[in-house]
Amino acid sequence: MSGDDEVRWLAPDELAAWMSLAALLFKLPGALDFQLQRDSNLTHFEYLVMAGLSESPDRSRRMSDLAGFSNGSLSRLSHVVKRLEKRGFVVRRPDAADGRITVAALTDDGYQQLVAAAPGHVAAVREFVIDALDPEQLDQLKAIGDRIHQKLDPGRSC
Amino acid sequence: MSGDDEVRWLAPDELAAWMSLAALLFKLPGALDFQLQRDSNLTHFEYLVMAGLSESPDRSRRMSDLAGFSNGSLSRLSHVVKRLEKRGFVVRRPDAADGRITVAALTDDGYQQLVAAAPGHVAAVREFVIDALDPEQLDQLKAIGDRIHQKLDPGRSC
DNA sequence: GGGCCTGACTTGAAGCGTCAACCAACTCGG
DNA sequence: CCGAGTTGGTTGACGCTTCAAGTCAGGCCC
Repeated sequence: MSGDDEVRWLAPDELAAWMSLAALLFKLPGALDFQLQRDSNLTHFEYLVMAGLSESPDRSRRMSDLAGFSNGSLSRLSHVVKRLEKRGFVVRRPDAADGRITVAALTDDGYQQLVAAAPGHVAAVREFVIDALDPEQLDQLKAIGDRIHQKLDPGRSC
Repeated sequence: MSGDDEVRWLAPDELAAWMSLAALLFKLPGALDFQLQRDSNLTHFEYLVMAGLSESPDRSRRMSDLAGFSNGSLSRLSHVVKRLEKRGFVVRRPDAADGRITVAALTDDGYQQLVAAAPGHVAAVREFVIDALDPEQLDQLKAIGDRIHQKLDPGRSC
């Protein structure tokens, strides 16, 4: 990994692009979290988890599946689901067929919460991202994101 | 804020672009942090702080200035600088002219640490972002980032 | 069909970030 | 000058994430 001491530093335009992305990485999550927290008392991650449940058959899904969907570790998910369960938004039960598996399910309360939170969240995404860009840039953004993903996660290229 | 109940949901291509960006927001910081932590035992934020100091005259800078540069709250910076000070990488002292101001300065040890960490970090940024994109996309990325910033932070539009 | 390994979570402790309160140093009107 | 208000920074408590260890159910091999 450290064979030669020749470092390819960033050229000015490379640096500018990187700084722009880096600042995004810092600020966007905060802005999105802030809106959800203020209006619906939910974390972005909690929202994602509940959204993941809501769009699954029976509004339920096994933990590791959900962890993959929400881009989080299983441990993190376990803590979060425990908190959501305490608030009455989800329930957990072992799978009938395989006792190792836990499936989490959205309660009616949780579904209500999600339905109430969704419009505000979508509006925030629109305001900060979608409506800030023209359609051409939207395409470019998707292409750029996909490229970076391939580098980050060469495993599941599909 | 909730005048009409008509929500403009995301169209499929909008959703795709957003999901692509969202996944980036989750994974890129982790990947970058992981590399720095593993190879240099530094957080991305700590790295940014030290980099900010290193490129300032006298390798020193006042706290609030540094906080702005590193996209973090003053409180966060205060905690981080205290930890860095405990490790011997920076020192703090009150400003001679205005006693309210604290200036942080990089020590020689801190500078060594930064110099040792920089190549690996730059290599990671290159691998995951810069080299994943072609020059055209790099320009597009900068333009997209700038647009979103304007929405996030309409205040300092220059 | 008992021991052993693997897989799917869960838990507890430790570290980091945020928020709200706090303190100290300047400024400025009177 | 002197006291109110402002600015710059620090601190402590609390919540969330991570990491390492633990639990418990299935599969497998003899």
